[in-house]
Amino acid sequence: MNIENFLKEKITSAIQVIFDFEPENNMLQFQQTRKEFEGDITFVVFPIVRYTQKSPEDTARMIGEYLVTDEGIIEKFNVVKGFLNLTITISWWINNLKEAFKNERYGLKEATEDSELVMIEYSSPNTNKPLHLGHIRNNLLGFSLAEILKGNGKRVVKTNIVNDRGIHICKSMYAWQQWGEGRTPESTGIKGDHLVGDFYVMFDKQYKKEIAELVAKGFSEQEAENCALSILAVRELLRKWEAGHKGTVELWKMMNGWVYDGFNVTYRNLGVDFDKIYYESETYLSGKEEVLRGLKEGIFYQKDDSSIWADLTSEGLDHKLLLRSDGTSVYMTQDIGTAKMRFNDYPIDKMVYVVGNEQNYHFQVLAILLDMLGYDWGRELYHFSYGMVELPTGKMKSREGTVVDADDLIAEMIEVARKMGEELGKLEGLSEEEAERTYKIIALGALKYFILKVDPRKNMTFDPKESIDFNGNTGPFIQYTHARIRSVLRKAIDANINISADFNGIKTVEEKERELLKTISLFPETVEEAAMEYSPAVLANYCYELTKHFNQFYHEHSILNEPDLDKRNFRLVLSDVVSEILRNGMGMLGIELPERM
RNA sequence: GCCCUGAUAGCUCAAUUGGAUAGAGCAACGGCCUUCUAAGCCGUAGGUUAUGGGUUCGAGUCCCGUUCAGGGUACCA
Repeated sequence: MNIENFLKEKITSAIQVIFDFEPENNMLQFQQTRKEFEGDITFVVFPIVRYTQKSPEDTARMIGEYLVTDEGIIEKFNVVKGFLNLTITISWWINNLKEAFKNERYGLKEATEDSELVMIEYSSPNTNKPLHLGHIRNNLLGFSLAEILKGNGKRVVKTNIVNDRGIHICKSMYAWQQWGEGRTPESTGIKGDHLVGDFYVMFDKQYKKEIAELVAKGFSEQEAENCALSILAVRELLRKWEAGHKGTVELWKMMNGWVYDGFNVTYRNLGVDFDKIYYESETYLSGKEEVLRGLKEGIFYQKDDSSIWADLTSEGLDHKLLLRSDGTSVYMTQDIGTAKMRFNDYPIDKMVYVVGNEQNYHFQVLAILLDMLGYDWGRELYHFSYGMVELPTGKMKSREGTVVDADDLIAEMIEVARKMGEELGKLEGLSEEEAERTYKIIALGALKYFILKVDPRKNMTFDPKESIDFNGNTGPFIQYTHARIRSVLRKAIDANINISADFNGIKTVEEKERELLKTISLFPETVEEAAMEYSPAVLANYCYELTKHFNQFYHEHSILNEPDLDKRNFRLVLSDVVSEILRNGMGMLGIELPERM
């Protein structure tokens, strides 16, 4: 039960009886009562005063008096200016706690066969270099979003579109042919994606060198970029690939295979996965077909150089290239093809693209183009646009070697977690294997929480040295609190204490307990809000609030040593519900909670 | 040039979408381990919400101007 909705009904009828008019839903505004005032929830009367013909104070007081006499929900009230502070009866809070206790999936909704089907595309890597910090944000957001939507009763298909073809992978292939000497991940012990990335860097160096030489000989920069020997060789490779040349295709397959093996390790470490993977090498032709169909039907037009374009001026945008003059496809072409294939493969109700905000324009155009091509779902595409991850020194630039590699970062985090854990002397009773597993959970918890707690739409700063902390508003803080709760519950079971929701004698609770009861009651709407806003951050910040409140409660009140059995039971149930919510909430963020730490 | 974002404590982030005296953590300083886990708790200090105007009972939030930063802008993805 949601207290807000419940009160909305009550207040609507109160207003009808007292002031003889029916308020619209958006006039009924609630907020948490601020700490300095007495009460649990506050009704803001300003929006309705113009209809009540009374002062804000009188309006609030009259509604308050009505609510108190009505039923046993509101215990008392007070009025400050236009704010009606309501104190909910303790029995309502206790009932809510009992409901949460008996329902393991409190606050979550179950999907049924006819629930909305949402496809979420995320990750979407290129196969020429390893994943970096920017990809980590993408992967964590995409995965978490999928889990949040599941928690809201949607059916979800997680998908990944791998950009496995094009000029970028040919650069690595060329470098490998030139200087690879047959090296493989096995022969070198280097993770496949990193090995291929190394060749990409090698190419780039060579290319730059050639350009510099040409410029020194008097060529313009642009000319140099286009006629350097290495780039010509790479273009030749791409042509051979598109023509299906056997050796080229085999090399391409082999090197991409290395990359996928590497990516899979990173994905596994991050704890993300996919239900369906698409490859651009398999979708780009379908995109070409669509563009050609559009041309035939007069939706698009062709220039003299035979390139194909869409005229978007009626939408207030420019003209958009869809096929190059040499007939090869561009990014947009591929996305059209991929979208079409997906809607053929699944009965998708909603398509979500988790892609950085630098591509806002791209997705605006994609939606319009699909609409022009006659797909009624085109306009419904949702671009979940997130901000970039910046370093204290500025943007990550691969050319300047300032990219933070995903694998390195994860390894480093685990190292720090282990060092800290050993210093604190935790986990001493555990086997080495278990301890190692726990350190990994903590390290990833820190990383994931750090990234997910910030508003996805905003750019964020990541300081690899200082930003990742294990104290304060962090993943480990929440994990730690959970571990403590579990420890108490274990001890209760060891002492043969049966945890049951049978504590009817409780008439009053301490302030911190009341605080916790309130926060617990907010979980269902937080889950809903996180899904509506597409924001894991909402959930993360809630988990922190709850954890903080629990710690304060835990510090002031003993649980197992409480002599009053009714009270002890109540506190055990309270603790159990908090740990359950944390597990469900953090679970939707992809963050594991260890039993001990 | 044009278009889109953003700017909140020294740093990293919040602020229930227009509500009460703008909140947390980090860093700094001062307390609390003989008591269910101190990765914790309590306290002190830190703010003209970039800036100037406007809208109204009420603005960090909405509108206009300015400054700064980031992104996009037709054959990169």
